Amino acid sequence: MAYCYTFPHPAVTTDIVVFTIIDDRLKVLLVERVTPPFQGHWALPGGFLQLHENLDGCARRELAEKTDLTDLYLEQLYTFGRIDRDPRERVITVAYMALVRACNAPLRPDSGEPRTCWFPVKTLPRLAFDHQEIIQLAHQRLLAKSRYSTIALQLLPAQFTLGELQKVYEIIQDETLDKRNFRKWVLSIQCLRETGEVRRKAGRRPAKLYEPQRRETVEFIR
Amino acid sequence: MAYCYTFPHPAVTTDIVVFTIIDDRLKVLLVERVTPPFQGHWALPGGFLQLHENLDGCARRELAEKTDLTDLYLEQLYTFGRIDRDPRERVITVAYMALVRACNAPLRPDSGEPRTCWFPVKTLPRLAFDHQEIIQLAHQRLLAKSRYSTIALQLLPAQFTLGELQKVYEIIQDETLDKRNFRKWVLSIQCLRETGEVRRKAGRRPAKLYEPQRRETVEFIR
DNA sequence: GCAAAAGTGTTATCCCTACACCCATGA
DNA sequence: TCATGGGTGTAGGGATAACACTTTTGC
Repeated sequence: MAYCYTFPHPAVTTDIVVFTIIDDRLKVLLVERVTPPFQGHWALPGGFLQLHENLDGCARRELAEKTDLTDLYLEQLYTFGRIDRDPRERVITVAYMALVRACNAPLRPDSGEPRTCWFPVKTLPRLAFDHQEIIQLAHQRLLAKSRYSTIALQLLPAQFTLGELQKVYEIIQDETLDKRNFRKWVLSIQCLRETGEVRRKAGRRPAKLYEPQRRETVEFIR
Repeated sequence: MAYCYTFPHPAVTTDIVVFTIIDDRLKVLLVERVTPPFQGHWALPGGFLQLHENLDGCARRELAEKTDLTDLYLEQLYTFGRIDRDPRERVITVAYMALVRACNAPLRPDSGEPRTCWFPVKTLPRLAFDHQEIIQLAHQRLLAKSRYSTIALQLLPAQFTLGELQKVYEIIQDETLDKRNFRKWVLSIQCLRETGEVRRKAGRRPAKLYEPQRRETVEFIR
């Protein structure tokens, strides 16, 4: 009990909702809890803030440690602080949303502890703490931002076809989109550039490859 | 030093950006600091989280204690946690935005300590901590939400004229609006109801009074 | 030649914007 | 009667939504 204060302090954690698209479905990364509370339940990756790191630094460190994910888009989501959300002590968690390109989403070898797994957003297991609520909010935010920002590009590799991009939007928004209107819209917002290359696939007409104008930034549109 | 932990804990505070409209200007409530650090500087109202209260409960308690404001609209804004944002110790602050109707915005009597004052958003004094940055973000959020929600109604009393409502939008958005287009828009979004009453003013045609359909809730539109 | 996705335009509708005059009142 | 804000409609332009066929390829 080496850390003492003149008034009570809560613990602070970050938890991260990492989305990716695998098998044409939106998935969330979960980690199996190996210690109480909620031992054996699935939970969001995350952990306690260290006093020498910033909040987003904590989120990135926890992801690197627990899931080996290092290069992803991260944004703060909301801070959850219900009094009884953790039975051990008062814990405030700053929740983040992250997006990772499917190709960069390898999972830790099965032997590794703790176990990690991608779950479809639509069929989540029973979750630890209030993590169900956090994921729901992140899902809403992703849906909303896909309509007025270039956030969806963070789910695709450096180069992609318009068909692949449309598929990402259809998965996020859970509805089919008109091909001609989608292409008109996405090309009109000045966020893409033709690479000059094509992707060839057996039995199909080759598709032009595109890349983001500014890969690292998520921009608001309209 | 009665509160001890096995690993270091940051302190957690809430800070609240309270907006109101006075003299046709958007104003923010500030409190003068009477103790170090930043003694004598102006700061946002706020303070340390107690372990038996929720985050928004903390915000409401601090407002009631420091400013006597009790009935207002409150929403979480963002969580700020830069390592060196407070020289005393590591402090994470969960920032809130609040809106109060001008008629409900009395100030604590001058004799009271600490001093509080409404400052125009456009001419803020030098602020303590990172409160300048917090206010800037809150201001952006208010502007954005005025365009796609009914948040602006929280700045008006129970009944108001369309002219008064338009004025609120013009102050928030810092631009003049077309009267006919504004009225068409605001009546089309189904958030207002005629009260049947009018407001009479000397030398003017009486204006119909309106009230929100659902006073307590902020709704998304479009 | 066939399956499978790539690629491409036009039309109708809705929404937003711009814009100017009369009305009701109290002094 | 005058000053002051209250109240009202229309027309044009731009964005959105609906909709179907041809192209290119590998097998």
